[in-house]
Amino acid sequence: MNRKKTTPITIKDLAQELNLSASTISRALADHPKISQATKKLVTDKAEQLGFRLNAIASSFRSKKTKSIGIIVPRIDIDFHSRVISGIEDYAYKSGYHVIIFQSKDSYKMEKEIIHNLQNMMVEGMIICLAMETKNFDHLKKLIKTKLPIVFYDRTPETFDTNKITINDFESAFNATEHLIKIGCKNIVHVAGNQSTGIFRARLEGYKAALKSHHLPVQEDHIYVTHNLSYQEGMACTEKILELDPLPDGVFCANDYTAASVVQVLNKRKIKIPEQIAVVGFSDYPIAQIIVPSLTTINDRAVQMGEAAAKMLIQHIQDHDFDIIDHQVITLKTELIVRESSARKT
Amino acid sequence: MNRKKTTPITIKDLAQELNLSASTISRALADHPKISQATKKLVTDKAEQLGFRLNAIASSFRSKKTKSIGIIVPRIDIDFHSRVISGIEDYAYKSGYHVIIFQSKDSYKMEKEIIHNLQNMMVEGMIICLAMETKNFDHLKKLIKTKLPIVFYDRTPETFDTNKITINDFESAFNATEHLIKIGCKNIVHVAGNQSTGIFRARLEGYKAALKSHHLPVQEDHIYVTHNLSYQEGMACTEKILELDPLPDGVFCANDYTAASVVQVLNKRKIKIPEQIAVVGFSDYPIAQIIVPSLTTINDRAVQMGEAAAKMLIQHIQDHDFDIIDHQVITLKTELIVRESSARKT
DNA sequence: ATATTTTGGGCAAATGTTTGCATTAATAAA
DNA sequence: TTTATTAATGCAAACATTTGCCCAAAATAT
Repeated sequence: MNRKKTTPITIKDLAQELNLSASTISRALADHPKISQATKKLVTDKAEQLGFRLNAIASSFRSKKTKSIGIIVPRIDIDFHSRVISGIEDYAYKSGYHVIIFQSKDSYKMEKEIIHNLQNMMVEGMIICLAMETKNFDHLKKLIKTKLPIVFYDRTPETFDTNKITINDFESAFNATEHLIKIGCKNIVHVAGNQSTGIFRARLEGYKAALKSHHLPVQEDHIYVTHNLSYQEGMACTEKILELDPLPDGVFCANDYTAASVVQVLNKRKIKIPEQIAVVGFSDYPIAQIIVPSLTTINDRAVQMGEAAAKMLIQHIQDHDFDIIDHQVITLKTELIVRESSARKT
Repeated sequence: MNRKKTTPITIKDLAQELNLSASTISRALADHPKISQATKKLVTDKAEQLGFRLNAIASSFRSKKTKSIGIIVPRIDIDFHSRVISGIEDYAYKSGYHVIIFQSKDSYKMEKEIIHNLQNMMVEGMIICLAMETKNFDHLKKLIKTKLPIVFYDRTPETFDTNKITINDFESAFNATEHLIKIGCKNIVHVAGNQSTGIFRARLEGYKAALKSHHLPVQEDHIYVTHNLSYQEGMACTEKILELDPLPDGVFCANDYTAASVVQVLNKRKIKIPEQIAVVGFSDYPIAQIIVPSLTTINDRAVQMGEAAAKMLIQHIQDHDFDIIDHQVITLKTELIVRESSARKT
């Protein structure tokens, strides 16, 4: 009949019960080598029996280790980011870390605020995908100066070098475009993303480079720059594309939403894909497999990117061999997935 | 030239600098009414100047408030869940809480383990969507007995009452089916989800009830139960459906992936949608708008569900008027979104 | 038998903040 | 002027755990 209120039991209670010191309990629980197996068992059994829970806050407070990492993404409910987060959480969990997630909503102000809060929370590191609005990187530089391990992915700071995981957007776009050329396209247009973002600039450059390397002309009126690569924007673009004379014979889109919209509009106009116009997207979203014809696209390795980011971060947190590393860049291989929308013509 | 190492400055440092006591600093920072505006400004300015950060861990340790809530979802990279999480994070952030997210991967073992960890972490509440594997609810009952506020969503415990946010799956399915009936379908099949999960049973029941209420026969061979409502399973189902004689004139699917697969297979077979067979899905995934014909479906209010869950949870955490509430159930209105796949026949 | 090492634990400090209560200063009432 | 009141701040304890250092006993070596 424990009548002594319902206050949670602490390490001291255990100590008292077992006639041991608090330090021994602490060490036993932490599987410290200096504690005998016998006492360890005694302790864990008693802990179990009494329903003891180690107060993680007190523990963090004393040890200065929170075992938590902060994640900042523009939004969680975007396929790409939710997959990256999934990869991060997976790896982090296996390594004994948990993730605290925030959405910047692409707002610079939010981003700064969140970073500030995360520092107060004493996360041991952060994984960040920059807000679209972020053009000034001072807050990030300051953050990095604090020596807190940070890893960026996808949208990364452009004015200085830092830890990051990206895919080779240039090369991926190059490959995608070259693929179109190899199946016989000679007049390829590109639906591009917001040019204030590095990765979309890189994709555009990759497109151009592929054309040049195959001695095809780069025509400015074949480049359609969108604001956010939405499905709706893609539709509008396609309408404009269809006014071209002659019609292009290939379209490379900077993401799968716009590519899907191109496919749909062409279908509606009874333009044969890929015979008349071949289409290639980017990111391998679920729709890519579902639309008809299915979409050739680039596997952007979202989950792996998350895992790689978590791995890099946790290495920097734990392994002091990494202390002398100024910054580390990992570029993931992408993969061209050829589907019906660019199945070899003829 | 601060040479005294790089140890973070504390409230005491501030106190010393300003010739005040630590308690005053603490109160000033917390905007306590008993502190004069003048000193508050003094303190915040100095804090700013010195780059002071309030140690949130120490604060939590002392105050017993972590301002954190735990979220357990089967997986983050599923449209529905990522949208729910987005809604939760949004509301939580506005209320001064942050979210710690875990994926159970639909594993019962993981779910238990995560709950255990979250309790140690002293989150102030949890929002949970049960793992598919979870059939035994003892760990949840025990959890709830601790008085920690918990809110479930989507997949919720079935053997006892508790706080939860759901949509009315039965009614939604009823409406979807009735919609098909109203546009003239008389021979409707249902692609159902895993019947070990309550929401999918409810959708099946809603389907049946709609048929009955319109004096249409409920035929067991018109019900196709899948394991996880994947796109692939949907394809297989559709093949079987097409062996029916006579062909059905309507299909109601328990999610949009299977509905999309139905649409695609029918397209391939040159079966006109909706003229020959009308199709209705569930959840309003992005594909629903993109496939051709676009998909009639049910808006499942994922984001709102997240917001509602967060709101309910935070109320239970903060407002002691809620202490006398044994449990609270909120059922969200859904919405039938009529698109081309069930545009009135004829 | 003594000296030395190993093994298993205990002591007590330290961590940064919050908070109930006490105290002082300032103002108002008598 | 004295007293009561209010406003603003200080004191010190408490929070649960970890960890460097110390110590006793047991085991091993000499």
